[in-house]
Amino acid sequence: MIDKDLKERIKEVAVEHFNSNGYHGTTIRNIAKDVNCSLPMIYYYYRNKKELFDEIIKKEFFNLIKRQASLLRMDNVIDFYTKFVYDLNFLSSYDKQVYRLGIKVYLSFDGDEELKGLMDEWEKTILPRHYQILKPYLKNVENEIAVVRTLVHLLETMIENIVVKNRYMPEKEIREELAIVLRDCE
Amino acid sequence: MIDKDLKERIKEVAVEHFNSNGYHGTTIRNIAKDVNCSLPMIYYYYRNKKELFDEIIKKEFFNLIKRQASLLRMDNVIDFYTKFVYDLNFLSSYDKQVYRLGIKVYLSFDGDEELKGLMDEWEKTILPRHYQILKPYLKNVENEIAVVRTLVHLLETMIENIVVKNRYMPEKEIREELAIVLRDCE
DNA sequence: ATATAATTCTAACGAACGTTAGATAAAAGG
DNA sequence: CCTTTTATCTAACGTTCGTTAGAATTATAT
Repeated sequence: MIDKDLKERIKEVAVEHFNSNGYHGTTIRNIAKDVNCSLPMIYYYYRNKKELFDEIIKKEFFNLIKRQASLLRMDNVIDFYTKFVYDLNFLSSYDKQVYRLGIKVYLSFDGDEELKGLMDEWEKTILPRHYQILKPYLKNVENEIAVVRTLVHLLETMIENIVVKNRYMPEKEIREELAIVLRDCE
Repeated sequence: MIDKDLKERIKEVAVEHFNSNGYHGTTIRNIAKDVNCSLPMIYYYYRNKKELFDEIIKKEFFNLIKRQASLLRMDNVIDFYTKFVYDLNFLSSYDKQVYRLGIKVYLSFDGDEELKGLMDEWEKTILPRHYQILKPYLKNVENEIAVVRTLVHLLETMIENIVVKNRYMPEKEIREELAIVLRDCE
């Protein structure tokens, strides 16, 4: 068999389907067809449809954003955030789709209450984390918290642009927008 | 009959269901149950499920955002945008859900290619419109276009916060964030 | 009052869904 | 080589879905 691990391939195809058609619009039969395996094979590796969806969010998505968050290093704070956003353009198609699916759940457009709860937990950590990052650079800034909040909001839209709408954002545009919000930093 | 127009009530319930469960997760039977009418009545007023969904986006959503866009008057540009966003907090539950559903389609999380096309058309008008609004106030601003783009991005996140995540945003927070982006205006 | 049109219903059709039973084939272990 | 485990399949079950046929009821108009 030249195939990658079948379980892995099922998950990859499932990501595509959940992304394009949502949880309810995705059928196990269609996944099986695209994976080129029989329908019960999916039940061989995953207890049911919900477990398949949950594994994508719980493992793949949260791994991805933790991986992304760990990339945060900096000297110049604008350089740093620019690179952070710009690099999203070059995520693998799989990672982008996992990210997109996660945002869909984050916005309560899919998934169940349990997954939404996990998202809310994660969300609570966002602002403090960026505040920690920015703190040393916010000396001559008036309303620190507002700047951090605005930055986070701006990041959210840019991430959505690249990952959800699947648009390429040039580095110049990213830098320009970040510079407007962070102009008094450092 | 004390009821509101049945056709209207069907649409209202449909908005709730499409919002909570997505297009594929919504069933005509459940809508009928909540409307308290028999299942074929829905087919009496709407050709099929898709036409019902389409009418919500094409009529309700686009009417709503045109109504919102027409509210744009101004003296102080920050006051003006602050009010624009802040008032979203007080949209009726129905309007909020229509708005939310529209954003879901806008992000390609639901709906078909045709509806997405309409969204893309609308999206193209957003930047020029705000540029027109801001132009008189952008005299002493360096990179005009970048400011307008950043503003539009920030508006997008705040709208999403209020309408999609259904969070209340206090006027103070809205004003603070807008002031950071628009601080050199006028 | 009666005929016509507008609403509403019960009942069902065929298709597609999630899921499982149970058989078969392939691989691994002794 | 035989046994046991792992991987895969065909076929089906019961449910629910979108949709429609066709009858019953109500309102409107003549």
